[in-house]
Amino acid sequence: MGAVCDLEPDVPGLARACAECVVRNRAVCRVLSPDQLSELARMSVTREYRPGQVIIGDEETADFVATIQSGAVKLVKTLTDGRQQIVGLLFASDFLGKAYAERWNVTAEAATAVRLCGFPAKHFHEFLSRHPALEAALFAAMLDELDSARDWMVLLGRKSAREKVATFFTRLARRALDNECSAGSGTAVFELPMGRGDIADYLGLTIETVSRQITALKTSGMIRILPGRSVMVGDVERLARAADGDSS
Amino acid sequence: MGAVCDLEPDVPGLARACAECVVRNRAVCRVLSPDQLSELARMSVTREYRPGQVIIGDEETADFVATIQSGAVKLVKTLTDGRQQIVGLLFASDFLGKAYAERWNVTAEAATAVRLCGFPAKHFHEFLSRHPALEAALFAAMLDELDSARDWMVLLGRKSAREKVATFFTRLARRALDNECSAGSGTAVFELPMGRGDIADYLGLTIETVSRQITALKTSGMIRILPGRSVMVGDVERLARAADGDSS
DNA sequence: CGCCTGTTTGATCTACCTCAACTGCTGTGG
DNA sequence: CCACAGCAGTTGAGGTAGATCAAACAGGCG
Repeated sequence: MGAVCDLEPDVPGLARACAECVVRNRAVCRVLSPDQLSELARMSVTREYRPGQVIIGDEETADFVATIQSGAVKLVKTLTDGRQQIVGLLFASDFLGKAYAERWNVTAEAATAVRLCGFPAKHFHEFLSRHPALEAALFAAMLDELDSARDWMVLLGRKSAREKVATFFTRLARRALDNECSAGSGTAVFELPMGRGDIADYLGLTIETVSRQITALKTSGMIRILPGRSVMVGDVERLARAADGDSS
Repeated sequence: MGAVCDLEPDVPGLARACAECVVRNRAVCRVLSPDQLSELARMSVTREYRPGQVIIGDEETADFVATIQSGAVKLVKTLTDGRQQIVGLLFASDFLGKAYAERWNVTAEAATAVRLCGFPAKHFHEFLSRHPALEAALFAAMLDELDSARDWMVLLGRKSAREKVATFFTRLARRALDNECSAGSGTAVFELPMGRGDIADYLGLTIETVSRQITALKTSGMIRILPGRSVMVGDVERLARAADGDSS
């Protein structure tokens, strides 16, 4: 999982779209050779979405898959009476869409502005069957998703509101540190990829509780809210401790 | 996903262990030919566990994978302070163990008495690489697990205690109906695969709340508790409605 | 019979939800 | 330029579902 700054300067023979792609060395397509990449690039289509826009609906058959180039995508499940739960959050370089699955039973929605590098499902599958390395990469990505889904189950089932919010911020902070290559200064700054409502749906809480817990973290000096939707975490490890029930 | 009663009477050339295997037409190995099955069978080892016994510990490297022949296996995650959450429940014919993953970061524990058909991870991976059909089956199984993990996230994050318990019983009831081939009579009888404590850890509740909700369902006539750990659900669809917030 | 473990039932307590009002921001129109 | 919606977020007051603490109640088993 190389960080953004690992980007090699120039790879000869690379398709133009991919040469300019910010996520090409982190997304699943990193395992492909320049030739293979060119072939894949030929069937790719860039798609853009505004915040809140539905990318793949609940009951639709997923007729395309994609790599996220920028932005955040939320995977939402809704109960008949309107309650909803965000069951996954995908960021730049993550893969969106189930290879092999017939039905897509969550709604994928743009949390921020999103740019996708999309492929028609049919062609992609055909391509996949000829490239075991890509298949393996997808498999691995799937396993990671399963893993984080299970981590999230612990959060939803067993953590307090405080711990939930702290966990969420810790994850975002760690992600920011990884991407910025700011070698472990312990201080992270990142932008919240969504509003209070979505955070609540992600953490299994209400808007009000999320808001209160954020101000509580603010008051205890663990986070600082910057203008816009940015957050500064002074000591990520301290926040991480709060996220796991350390009551100090 | 054929039910148990689909078992074909006799397949010539089948390895003895597999010929007797109750789950051979439901487990991932169903996609193999008799010859391939024999090869796989040669490296298999039957393992047995008592309820509560740890099958694969949290920090261990998973050096073997397995198909569950009978019993129920729970996948548990534990917080540093002892709180725990069951993040998966596996039954007969389910696959246990992450193909490809280096580290297994949940604890797999026998919920009931369990019999496994196990394979050394190393040999299994080698075998896997030569049999794409099996690989695809595993991939599909993985996707199913991801799907149910996400369903469970909705339950943990958004459902009331009543709905949680009703959902749990509905799932067991549906499973029982599938296996018994009792063509949609709507009435299911099944055995609880675990005690109140484990149910609580599965649903993100306490023992007491689980107990109270069970008696509530009993009083409202949706379930009946039979001697032992058996449960009878008169009208599975009615229970399913209660599981999704239908307040009647 | 009495012990042990698992379950039920009861009485209280509290974390989080609910309902409601208020703040601050951003854009729109007079 | 200010008035004023309209929306996202915060803050407050009170209610409640579920947790916690505690005790009674099984059923198996020596």
